Amino acid sequence: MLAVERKPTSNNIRDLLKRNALRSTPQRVLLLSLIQSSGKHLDADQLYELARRRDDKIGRATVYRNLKRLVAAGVLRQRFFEEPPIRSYYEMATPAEHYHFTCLRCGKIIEFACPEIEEVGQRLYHIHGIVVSHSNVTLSGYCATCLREIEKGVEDQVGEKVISLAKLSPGQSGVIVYVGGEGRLRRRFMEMGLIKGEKITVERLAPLGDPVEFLVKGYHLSLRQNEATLIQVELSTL
Amino acid sequence: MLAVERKPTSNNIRDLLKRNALRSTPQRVLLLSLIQSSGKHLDADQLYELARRRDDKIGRATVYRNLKRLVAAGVLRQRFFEEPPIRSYYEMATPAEHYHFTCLRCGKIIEFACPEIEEVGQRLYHIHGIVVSHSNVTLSGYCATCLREIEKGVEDQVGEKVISLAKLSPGQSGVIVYVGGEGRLRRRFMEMGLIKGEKITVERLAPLGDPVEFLVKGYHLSLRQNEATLIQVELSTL
DNA sequence: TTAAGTGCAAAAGATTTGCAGATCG
DNA sequence: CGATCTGCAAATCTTTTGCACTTAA
Repeated sequence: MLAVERKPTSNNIRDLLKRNALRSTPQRVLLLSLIQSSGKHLDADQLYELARRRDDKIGRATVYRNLKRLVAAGVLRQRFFEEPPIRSYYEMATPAEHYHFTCLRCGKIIEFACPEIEEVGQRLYHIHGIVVSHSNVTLSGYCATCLREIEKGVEDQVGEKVISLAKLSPGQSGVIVYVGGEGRLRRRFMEMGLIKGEKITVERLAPLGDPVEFLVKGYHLSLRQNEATLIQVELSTL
Repeated sequence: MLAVERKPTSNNIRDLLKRNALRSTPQRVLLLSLIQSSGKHLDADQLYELARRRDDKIGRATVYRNLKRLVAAGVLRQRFFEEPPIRSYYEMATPAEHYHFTCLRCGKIIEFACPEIEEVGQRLYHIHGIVVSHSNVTLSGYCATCLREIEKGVEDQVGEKVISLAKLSPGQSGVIVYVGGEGRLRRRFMEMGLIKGEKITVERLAPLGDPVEFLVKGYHLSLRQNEATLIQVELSTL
């Protein structure tokens, strides 16, 4: 039988600290193990509370100081999500750069890669002589689950069959019963005349269902499928 | 002679408020005119201080409350830059989406468009069923001016002719005297062996000077030109 | 042994809230 | 006039700092 590593995580963390020329104290090991094992994005206060359960002597200042130092050393990464409460959250610094989507309704966080951002850096360099060394991309909107629930919720309120504009087939008509989205996107919907009570007819879908072309108030308009998902329509039966 | 508008800005702002179903109070008009005319990104406290110069009775709470309400109404946009001090800054909500680059050295902010982000939204929709309604892209690094000054600064310290790796010609060699960049990028430089004192030879440049291919410790490596800008080299005279 | 890290308490910031009085529409 | 907004002060909440004590290397 092979030697079993008793505290693999703890040892790995001690190594990680040493590699980064940081003293390995029980408090640091504890913090890192909490972050590493949680898999979630935790803020300083949540980490303090979690840490206290394992070490009731640990001080807030220690948590804050260490988070700061670990970020400075590149062991941790500090992230900012703009949805209230606006705080910073911490995650292990992984070699592969990734960014975050947060659901405005349930708060779920989904990580994704965004290689396109490299091109933006290149463009900025060529245009402005700027060198980009840090990038942050944070998107927000609605996750698939919440979209379904929004649809359901609108349906319950209206008392009729409600479906998202993205799911209508060409030729189908309906009345807009709910316009989702936030800020800019919502404004754009308004400017396009996508307002509650308006009649809407889908004209055609591009190959992948993207974009969706439709008719509102006599205007031929089109939306990307993901945008169309935010418009809830009550189907008209001919 | 045409009637001269005496307070065009003020009237426009009152209109803007009315259009958004917000009462137009002197405090709101003042805040918006400060933001509109400054052209900079100001945080709540800076706005409070500026506002006090024109209305010494205005209260902090009024500033905070109004910023919040104006953001909620879509009149203002709240931005977050991750370089300390970490605060939120306010700007007028413009119809065209744009993002920000901040210089880590001088704090300058450069705005840019990033149409690529639309594609990311599409991808997330197709992969995860997510609908993106807000996006935030914040980049940071060094502006052209600061890059020149860094180069100059290193030169003064080293006392020799210093040039950025991006500016070397094929065949030229030198010794690395300074490695810039932050966090991830800096680590990547280290992993590549781009360390102070190391000898480096440029092998060739791609058509646009991008990427730069070079030789360090016998390894053939390449960097994008913007990345290469962060490495300062002291030229070896043959 | 000693530089660095820790806990505690106090300080410093940033933002919010309760409330009486003022103001917009 | 009534709902909304304002100014003020106090309250909250997050983060930092000073200092005496402890600990990792």
